[in-house]
Amino acid sequence: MSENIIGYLNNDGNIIDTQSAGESCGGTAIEFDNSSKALELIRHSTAHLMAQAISEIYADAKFFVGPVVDEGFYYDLRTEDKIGEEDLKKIEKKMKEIIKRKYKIEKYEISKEEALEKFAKDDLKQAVLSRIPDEVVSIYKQGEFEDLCRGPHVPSLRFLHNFKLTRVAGAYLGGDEKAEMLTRIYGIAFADKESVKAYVTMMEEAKKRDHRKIGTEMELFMFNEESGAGLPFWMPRGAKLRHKLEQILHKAHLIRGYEPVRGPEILKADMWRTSGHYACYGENMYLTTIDEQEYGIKPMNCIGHIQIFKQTQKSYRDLPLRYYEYGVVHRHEKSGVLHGLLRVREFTQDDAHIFCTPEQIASEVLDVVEFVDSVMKLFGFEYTMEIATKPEKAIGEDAVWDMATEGLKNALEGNNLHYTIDEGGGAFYGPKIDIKITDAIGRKWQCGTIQVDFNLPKRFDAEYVAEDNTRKQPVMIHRAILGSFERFIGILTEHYAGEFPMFLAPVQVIFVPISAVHVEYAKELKKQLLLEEIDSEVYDKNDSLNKRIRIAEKQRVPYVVIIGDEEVDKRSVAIRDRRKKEQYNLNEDEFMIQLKQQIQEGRI
RNA sequence: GCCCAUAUGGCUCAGGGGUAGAGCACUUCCUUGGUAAGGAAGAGGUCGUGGGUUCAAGUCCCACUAUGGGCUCCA
Repeated sequence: MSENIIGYLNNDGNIIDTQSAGESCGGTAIEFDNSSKALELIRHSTAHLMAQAISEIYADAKFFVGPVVDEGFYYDLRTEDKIGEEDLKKIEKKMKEIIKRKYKIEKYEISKEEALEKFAKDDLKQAVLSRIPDEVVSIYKQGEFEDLCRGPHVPSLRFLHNFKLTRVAGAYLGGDEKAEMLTRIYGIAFADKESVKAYVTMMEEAKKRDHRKIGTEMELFMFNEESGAGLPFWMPRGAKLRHKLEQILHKAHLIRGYEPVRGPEILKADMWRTSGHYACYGENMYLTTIDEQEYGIKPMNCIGHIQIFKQTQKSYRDLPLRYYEYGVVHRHEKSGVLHGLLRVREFTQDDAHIFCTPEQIASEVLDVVEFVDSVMKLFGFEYTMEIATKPEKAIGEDAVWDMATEGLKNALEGNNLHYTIDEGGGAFYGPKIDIKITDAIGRKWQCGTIQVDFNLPKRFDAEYVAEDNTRKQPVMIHRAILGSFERFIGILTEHYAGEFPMFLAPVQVIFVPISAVHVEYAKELKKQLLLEEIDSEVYDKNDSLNKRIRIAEKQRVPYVVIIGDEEVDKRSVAIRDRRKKEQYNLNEDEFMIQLKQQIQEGRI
């Protein structure tokens, strides 16, 4: 057996470790490197090593499960002592120490019965065993440390030198909110030291892009303890950025045949009872009383749009009818899940409801998918799609759900669009396609969503007059492209690291007059830009020229424009383009044309 | 909501039982400079809030609020 082989890959794509394979294994060898299969082995074994270290430090430690996940591994455990971030170093040190003992990792099998007896005093292992259907279970052993585990593992501890424990967190036993909270420790491991270093550097770089940090630095948005958690404030620069995004999208909607509408922020509670929100979504809603009547602050915009639909009589000729609104909604999110702009309690959705016939669903869904794609392309986002099916709390019959879910699948499959399934993740009134994009440190967030709904039109008796002069019920497609302005701008901020493209930048041009006599011309230019809806600032503070250029450059403004004698004389501008790292002069007209062109790039 | 951690001037952070410090930002003055920090002076904090321990609490303990990392849930 080669020194560098840590396992084998059989024909089914499963990893067989050297302990299980014996000497005569037909599979392909897995070498000790950073391939995904090798990492799976390394990380799984590192999780065990960590458990061994923890058990030596915390004698009472009991372990639940320790799997490999997308980014590294974790182990869930329980101790009397509290383990904090500080303790990770201590555990790492112990892990290094254990490696030096040069243990081999050995495997043996026992019956489930024997295992139940062996771990009789360990309730967490009992819990693990209760989830295993097999009659024979395997135990992995390194030195004194033994753990119930199906494997696979590397042959010995010497393959586990390069790791880092990354964080401590709480995790419910088995992911069940009602169950006990265990301590979870996350870590990462690679085949070589350089990769660990590269990983750490990457995480640090990603943290620099954190929208909360950049948002504070650039004065885009803020939160305020006295005002309440999860309630964002938009500062002038953030509001300018948001306004530009709103305008780009406004046009994009009109071009695609949407019509703007707007409903009230609060509606009588009975409305929410009719819709099913009160029963199915009530715990997320804020309620209030006005003149002894109960009202609900809207968590969604659909009810308002249905009322607008119903206000005038509709013909089949009116369909599909596409209403859109930048709808402000409030949802009670649990305090622990709030996260910068990415998870808040008040946010604005780019929401639309398409009223159509069942026959029109497929083409409408596709149009929306194309709309989503053009928005994501404009910003250069990679995204994934997920079809979410009927949740536990839901309204409507199964047959209707099946029909709607099939409709979504067909729309995507018919156009060769890849998707995954989120079982039970749908809205209470219908299945949906969720569009997910990834933040700076790899967390996935739901943004856009497309939901097919046969239920609400029925509950509210929405109808149209069909060709044969009968009354029929329209289907509703709920959809959002950005999802919410808050979340989308949060992700945009990380995506661009605050260096927004010209068509989005909160401040698009910053003028630096060389001395006081040049300020007037700069202000004149600023006014001209405003007429073209371009935001600029004149940086005329009493600082040295060098300092003002330095500060201006650090603002993440697309154009830094220097104005001196020469520029005033010739009515020109001296541009420092920080994207292209170039300096050049343009006359006033050329400058305006160039800026306008770049604004056009934001069209979709 | 649950587990763990954190909370010191506008921002970033140091200090660690004997009544507060730095850098940036801010104010005023000098400097009027052609491409990444010119100089000087000054103002600003009941150390998140409320209790407790102590002769004495930013510092130790408890609760609350907010924030961070996760779990669970969602745009």
